[in-house]
Amino acid sequence: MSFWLFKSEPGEFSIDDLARKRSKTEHWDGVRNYQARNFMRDEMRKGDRAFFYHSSCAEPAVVGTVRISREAYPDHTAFDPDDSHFDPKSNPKQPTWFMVDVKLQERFDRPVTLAELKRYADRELAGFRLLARGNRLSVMPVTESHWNFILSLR
DNA sequence: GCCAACGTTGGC
DNA sequence: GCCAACGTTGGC
Repeated sequence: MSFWLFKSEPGEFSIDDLARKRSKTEHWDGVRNYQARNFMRDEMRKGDRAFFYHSSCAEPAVVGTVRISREAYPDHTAFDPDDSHFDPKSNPKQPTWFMVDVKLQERFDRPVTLAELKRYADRELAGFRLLARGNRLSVMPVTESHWNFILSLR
């Protein structure tokens, strides 16, 4: 089993939005970065666990965990001209973009903020990609030790 | 293949 | 709103 982190702007899709979905499950659409796509398409497996991270907001933070409930399949929003993630160059017969389904596992009682994570950047969280300078990946792997340490902060 | 221009991300 | 970082685009 592998561990991951998904970023989402809470104004777009928050962990509370996920909690309101039927079966607390939703597809993770809109990823339009090749490295992030490759992680989802090639490496994510059903049952893998991931952090739900709120970005571009007042308090950036890890706010909970999800499980991968369906492995990668084509992201239909890439073919929809009315969707904000529409990609005119993508082709349904040879999809470029993929998504997975995620199911809410735990909504933390207390968010683990980016500010808090940074305090451990040179120790327990050394090498954590979220803290790397200039990091912009919206989907990234998390090591098991980083996973366990962040869970210990909640 | 190079690289400048441009758009996006995301913290602050 | 600002700005640094980075990915993508497109001319050459």
